Amino acid sequence: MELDSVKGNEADMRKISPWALWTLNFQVMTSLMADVAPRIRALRLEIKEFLLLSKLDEHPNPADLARALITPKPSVTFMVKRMEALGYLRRELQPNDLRRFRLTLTPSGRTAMESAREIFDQEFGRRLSRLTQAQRVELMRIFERMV
Amino acid sequence: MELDSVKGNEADMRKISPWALWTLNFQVMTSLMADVAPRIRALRLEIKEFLLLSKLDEHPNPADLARALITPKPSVTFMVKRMEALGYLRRELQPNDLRRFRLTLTPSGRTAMESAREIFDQEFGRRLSRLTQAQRVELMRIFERMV
DNA sequence: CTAGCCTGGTTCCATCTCGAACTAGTTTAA
DNA sequence: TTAAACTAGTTCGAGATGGAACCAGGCTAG
Repeated sequence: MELDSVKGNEADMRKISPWALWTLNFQVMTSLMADVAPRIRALRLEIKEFLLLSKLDEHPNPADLARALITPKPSVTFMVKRMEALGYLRRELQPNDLRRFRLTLTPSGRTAMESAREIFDQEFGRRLSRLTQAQRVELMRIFERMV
Repeated sequence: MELDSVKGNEADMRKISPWALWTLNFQVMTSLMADVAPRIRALRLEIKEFLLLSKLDEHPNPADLARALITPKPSVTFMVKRMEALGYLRRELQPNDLRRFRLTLTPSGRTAMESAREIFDQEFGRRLSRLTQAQRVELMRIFERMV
């Protein structure tokens, strides 16, 4: 009985429509982006550019970044150019493969990137705070399984 | 014991970083979009345009749509123009307020919109199928709380 | 009324985006 | 070797994007 009430309380047997779920998620993401964008822009970054910086350690050359971000190569070229002009990253030929550039964050690039990350942390954190800790943990599990 | 193993298994006390969660979610969304986009394009729609059509019943004039989609007004103007040219929607002046246009889906517009929705349903459904039913229900609850 | 303000929608244009085609360097196979 | 195939990164240009300024039409207060 006790047991039943614990494990049986998933009485919510409504059929979940993927489309409905996707829509909700999309809405959450877009409104978050809208809130966050101006603050990121104050760091002289577009959201995409920030994401690029945040993946730079892990994916240090453009082609690699393009794949990781699912973004066309020309767009990456363009963003890298801007980031370099801003002094947020450095570009050096990779001696063992002269087609490649190895990109590295400059200190100011790293600072900007970390501030931007903090903004996301805050703003998404605000929304997550409406959930229970158990729900947050579950959400993490769910996303890990879906990636 | 049984009971414990049921309700006590939230031993996962790791601290959840909003940024980590956001990143995962973003990745899920982007890769989904990338998978879905070509199939949507085959219906002569961009994803944004499809979203516009899908909100048309609920938000029948451009300014309203711009707010609902968190999209600049000129972009809406532009999309509406394309959708009208494709014969997916009709635009008529609203007699009681001559500034406004009332937009309505044409039958072919509705068909296209519904096919697109089905594509999302399938593709997101494929990912959701990796979850348990309980997780899907929980996910819905979570998003509802976060919107 | 009518002046001032607000809202819906459009136009303009500087800027960004990204597919296609290219150059250059590397790897593979013969 | 060397030709063919492949990969990294760039350039080009048609097309999309979106902020600013605009022109209605509608609402409000005096």
